[in-house]
Amino acid sequence: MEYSPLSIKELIGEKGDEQKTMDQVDVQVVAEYAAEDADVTWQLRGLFAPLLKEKNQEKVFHEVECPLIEVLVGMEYEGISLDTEALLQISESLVLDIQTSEKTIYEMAGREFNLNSPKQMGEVLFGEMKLVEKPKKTKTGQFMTNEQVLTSLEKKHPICAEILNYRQASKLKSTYVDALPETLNSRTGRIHTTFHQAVAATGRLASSDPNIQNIPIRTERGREIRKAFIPRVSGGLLLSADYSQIELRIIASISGDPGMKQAFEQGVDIHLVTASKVYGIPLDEVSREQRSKSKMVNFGIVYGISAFGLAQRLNISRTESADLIKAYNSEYPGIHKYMEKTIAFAQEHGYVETLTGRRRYLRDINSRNATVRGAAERNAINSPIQGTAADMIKLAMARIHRDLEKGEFQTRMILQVHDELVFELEPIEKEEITKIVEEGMKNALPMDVPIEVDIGVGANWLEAH
DNA sequence: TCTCTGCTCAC
DNA sequence: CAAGTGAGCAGAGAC
Repeated sequence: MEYSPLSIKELIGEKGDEQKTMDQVDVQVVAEYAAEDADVTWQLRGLFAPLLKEKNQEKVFHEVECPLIEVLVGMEYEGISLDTEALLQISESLVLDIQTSEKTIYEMAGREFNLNSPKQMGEVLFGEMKLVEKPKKTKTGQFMTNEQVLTSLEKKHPICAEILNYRQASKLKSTYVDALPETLNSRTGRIHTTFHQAVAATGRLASSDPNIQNIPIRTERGREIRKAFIPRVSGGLLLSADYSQIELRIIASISGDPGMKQAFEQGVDIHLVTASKVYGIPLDEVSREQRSKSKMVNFGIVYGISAFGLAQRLNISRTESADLIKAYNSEYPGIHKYMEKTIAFAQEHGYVETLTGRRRYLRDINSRNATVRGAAERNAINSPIQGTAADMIKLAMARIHRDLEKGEFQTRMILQVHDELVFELEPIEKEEITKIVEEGMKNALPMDVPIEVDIGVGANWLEAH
C-alpha cells in the first residue's frame, strides 16, 4: 500500500530550503484545513487514505485526527530546550568509558577489529574465540551477537559484559548525546521534532528528526540524558502527565473481565494481583520473582502471547510458561474470551477496530502459513488495545489544548510519548493546569474502569516524572 | 547516495 | 519459526 504519511511539515512546506520558518506558519489556517475548508481537506483525505478506505473511518478522521492537527502544529512550533553543556560533559565521560572498553575488548579478543560491526564481532566471538559450540545465527547466516545472546554468555567470558558496556555507551553517544545538539534550530535554539500523525498501523503517533519518543530512561547513564531536556526559561518548570497501566485498563474495560476490573477499581498493584491469582496464593505471600513473572505475562497478554515467546522472555521452560498462561486464562476468563472473540471477528471481517472505530486491516488473518497467521492474530489482539490507547491520548490532547487556549494560559503542550504528555509549565498556573490535564486525560474516552494519571513537575524532564 | 542488516533506544 | 508499535546509528554492499 503506497501512501504519503501526514506530517505537519508537509502542510507548512518541505524540510530544508522550502520549509517556512516557524513564525511564518499560521496555526489557525492549518487548523482550519480540516475543520472548515473543504477545498483543502481533500489533501488531508489523500494523506489519510488508509483511514478513509471505509465509511466507518470518517468518524476517526473528523473527531480524532482533524482536531489534533493544530495541536501537533503547536507542539512542533514550541519545541523543547536542551542543556547542551550537560550533554557535552556526558559526552566526555562516555568517550573515556568507550576508550577503556575498547582496549579491554581488544586485549581479551587478542586483536583489534571494528567493534561497531556485528559481523566482525560475531567472527571474533564465535569464529575465533569459540565461546559456544553451536552459536545462533541470523537469517543471513551471520553469528548473532545481540544483547540477549551476550547476556546469556556473561558467565562464560568477561568479554561479553565489556561488549555490552561498550554497546550501551556508544549507542547513547551516537544516537543522543552527540546527535541531539545537532538538531537544535539555529533561530529558536530549541529542538523541533516532527510528529507523524498517520504512519503507525495502530494509530499511535511517531516522532522523527529527532525522535523524542525514545529518549533513554532505563539506565543510570540514560537518565542523565533525559535530564538535559529542560524548560525554555531558567527557573521554569516542565510538567509531565502519564497514564498508569493504560493498556491493561483498556483490555479490562473492553473485555469486561470482572477480576481485572475489580483490581483496578480497588486500586491495587495489578501485577501483584495477577501473581496472587495465577499462583493461587494470598497477596502478601507473592514473591518478587512471582510478581515480576506475572508482570511479563501481563505484557505478553497485551502483545498477543505465545507460550514459546513468554518462555524465551522469562527464560523459563515452555511447560512452565504454558502453565502460567493456562492459569491466567482461567483466572481472567473475560480476557481469554475477549481474545478469542477478537480473532474470530478479524477472521470474519478482515479487520479489527478500536473503541472509536479506527480500523486495522489484517490480510494474513486466514493465512495457511501458521507463522504468518500467528503474527496476524497477535496484531488482532494488540491493535485494538494499543490503538484505543492512542485514540484516548489524541482526544485528550485536543481537549487539553482547547482548554489551554480558552483559558489564555501561558503553559504549552510540547511533547507526547504514547502514554505521556509533557508541558512547558508557567509556574503560577500549576494548580489549574494540573486539574485541566488530569481531567482531560481521565475523561477522554468513556471507560468501565478508573483511569489513573500520574502528574509530576520538575526542573527537567527526568525530575518531572 | 541509497538500501538493507543488525542492533538498541522508547512505550 | 516464536511478544505489539516505532526511529536512528554504523557497517556493508550495490549503484
